[in-house]
Amino acid sequence: MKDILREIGMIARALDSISNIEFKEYHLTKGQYLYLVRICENPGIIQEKLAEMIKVDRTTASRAIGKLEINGFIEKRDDQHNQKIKKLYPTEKGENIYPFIKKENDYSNMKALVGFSESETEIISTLLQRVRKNIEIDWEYVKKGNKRNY
Amino acid sequence: MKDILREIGMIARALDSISNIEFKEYHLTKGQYLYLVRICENPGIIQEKLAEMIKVDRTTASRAIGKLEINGFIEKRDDQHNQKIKKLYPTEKGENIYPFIKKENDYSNMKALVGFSESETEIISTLLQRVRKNIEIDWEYVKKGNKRNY
DNA sequence: TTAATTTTGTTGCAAATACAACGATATTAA
DNA sequence: TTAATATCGTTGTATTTGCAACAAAATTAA
Repeated sequence: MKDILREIGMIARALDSISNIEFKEYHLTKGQYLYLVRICENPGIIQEKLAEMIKVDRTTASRAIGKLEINGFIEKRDDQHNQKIKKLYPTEKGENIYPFIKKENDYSNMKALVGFSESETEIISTLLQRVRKNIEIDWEYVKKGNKRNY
Repeated sequence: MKDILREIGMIARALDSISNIEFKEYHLTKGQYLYLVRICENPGIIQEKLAEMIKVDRTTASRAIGKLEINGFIEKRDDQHNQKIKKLYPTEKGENIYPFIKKENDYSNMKALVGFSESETEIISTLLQRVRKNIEIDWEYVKKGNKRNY
């Protein structure tokens, strides 16, 4: 069985490392860009869903989002019908940075796919989505305290 | 241009999260399994190369490896001809844990590839290697303090 | 050979990360 | 309706992570 985990790990760490270095210019500290782009693209999303989307611990998301709020990139709004949840929205400042994050991410994506044909790009994209759907099942399972049997 | 970065990030975080939870049983703290497997598979490797291989900061590798040594999983040996480098080797204890890490990683890999045909597995593996080679160029470039133009 | 540069490694910070544990609201079941 | 469970969010604590800055050996250039 071919090992794809290590390749994925290497690629992800390299990309994240690059982004973190490049976003310091915008005063975004480690990991914050992950949350900000998704809040911009999904205004009104709640923390819990955002953490699931990114695949990060709830408590990590809580603090990262708290810091984004403190620094004025996003704001939390109370919901009319549900006192428990807090909906997340980008501020003006957040919206203004979004294009830069997007541009950087697109550039990295383009560099990652250098030498790929149109159809190869399509293929890797589709296959990765399938991998992601496969693995998020186990992630949620293990995160909830269940034990995998291997 | 299809976005593959986010899928890769999600998959990588999910897998890493699962592994970190599962390896607590072996008293390996966050991230340590990454180093230990590679030292077992590449005995005599030096820190610098290991950090490059994993795609992690040199200083992070330094501390992770230091802790693996303290906890008796690996040992650092001086080189005959080069006083600067320290070659890394697994200890008996490290060797003994290796099969368990391998087994867990293989299981995750298998779960990630559920529903994949033999040829699809081959394809994603090959494409990911190409992505990794593409992106490690930028990683080393940015890590050295250079600025990408995008 | 001597000087400049690169390689390899460590430590001082500041910050992110995540498990445990807790609270509070919402939802579901009895 | 009331009780049990699930959802959503935060804080305490311990740990990892990584940029700066430094040191020392090795390599390359002058």
